[in-house]
Amino acid sequence: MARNKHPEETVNRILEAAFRLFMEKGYEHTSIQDIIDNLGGLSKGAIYHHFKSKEDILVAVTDRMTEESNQMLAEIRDRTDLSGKEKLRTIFKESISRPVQNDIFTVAPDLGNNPRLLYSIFRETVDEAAPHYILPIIKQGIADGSIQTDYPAELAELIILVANIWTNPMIFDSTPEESFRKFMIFRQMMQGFGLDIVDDELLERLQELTDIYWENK
Amino acid sequence: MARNKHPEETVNRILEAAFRLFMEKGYEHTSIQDIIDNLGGLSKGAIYHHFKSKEDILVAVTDRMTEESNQMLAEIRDRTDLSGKEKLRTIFKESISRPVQNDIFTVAPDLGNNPRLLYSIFRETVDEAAPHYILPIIKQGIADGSIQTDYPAELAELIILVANIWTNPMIFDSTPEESFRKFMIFRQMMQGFGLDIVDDELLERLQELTDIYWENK
DNA sequence: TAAATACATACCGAACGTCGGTATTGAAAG
DNA sequence: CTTTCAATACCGACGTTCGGTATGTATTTA
Repeated sequence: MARNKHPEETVNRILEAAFRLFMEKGYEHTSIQDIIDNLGGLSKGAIYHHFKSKEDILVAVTDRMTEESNQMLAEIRDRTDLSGKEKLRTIFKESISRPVQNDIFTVAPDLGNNPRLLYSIFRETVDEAAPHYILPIIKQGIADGSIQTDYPAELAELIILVANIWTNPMIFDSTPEESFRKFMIFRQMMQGFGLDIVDDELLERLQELTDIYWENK
Repeated sequence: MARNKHPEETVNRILEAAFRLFMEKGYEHTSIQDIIDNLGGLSKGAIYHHFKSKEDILVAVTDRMTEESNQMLAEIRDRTDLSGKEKLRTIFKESISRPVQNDIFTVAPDLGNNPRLLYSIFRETVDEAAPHYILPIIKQGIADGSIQTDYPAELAELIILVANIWTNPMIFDSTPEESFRKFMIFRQMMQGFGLDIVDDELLERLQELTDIYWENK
């Protein structure tokens, strides 16, 4: 394989192949050789030139996965026309209305049997999403009076974990019916925190996504 | 090593060594050879005589970890003198009042950096604890009127996940202060579901355990 | 005494990561 | 514009680790 003038293209090729394989076969059952075979023409040396370890590739893959999501979160977080509570509502709406979601859901990965990838998403959620995106919004909500809690950081973490992980059919392998019930419990939980932000429209879209996922399994 | 007349003792020795190493070094960074070296005198053949794979050892280790906990859950579940809600209250009280808890907490394992073990605990919680122990109690609570929900299975899963995993300082590596706030959020969540079962006494004991854990880190 | 069981040991193959080497690029120097 | 040279992209064989197996041996049990 000839040398590429734009190495980031090579990096992208590696990440795309790795992403697909990690999803299909799981991180632990994907070998470096598998990745090499699946991107046609590159060598092991090339991969280890761009990444220092297999684990490093996993981190990069999950970063890529959450990148656009985090972009959206940042935009909403930095808006000035919404209260904290409204921002939360907007986030849940936005996060499921993006067409990208359809793509990921049609890949239909079995994250429930993919411990390492799941763990990576989990860490990303706890270490990045919760403190950097949700927490500032909760704090704003406390300041503007739209959210009441004495423990903003912990509330932020719990909400995003339940929303992103627990209700995620790709992780828990829930049927559409089970997913629907989870959404209902999630809504009830949010209401318990005084956050009445899950409406029927949101529920419908959630069901759509779950159905898409289920059809592609 | 001479052959043991009571093979279950050998199995126990293997599991104890494996448990300790999995906790200290993590599952992935513990080799079979490490286990052999740490139980003095046994060979690889012995291990693979009693366990069919390394993964199999992990499963056995987590089973052992949750065994006595599940025993307690079963006893409370099968009592006839308590309402569903009272059973839940009793479970939370019992699960933290056992001296065994102190032991585990003094091991001070870093489960937050132990993807495979964490995943194994996670699966055990979702596949065993929630449906077989918590769910029947919730259902009883619905029948006797002490618990109200339309989605018992999902409520059971959420409660036990939040209680066992999220508030667990061994997993999330929370400081005593962070843990306290998590307990408060957990209490609030339970109240939101009409389950006012976390009282001050429980909170105090939880703090004790967290402090013990923190001192031994 | 024969079968089953508890262990030992030598060995296999897969997979991660390394390392010496090659080819290409871009930029500075002449 | 050409030459030089260092940085970079990439190659692929090899070392090592590690999970797992095959086979052998001693002991228990029926």
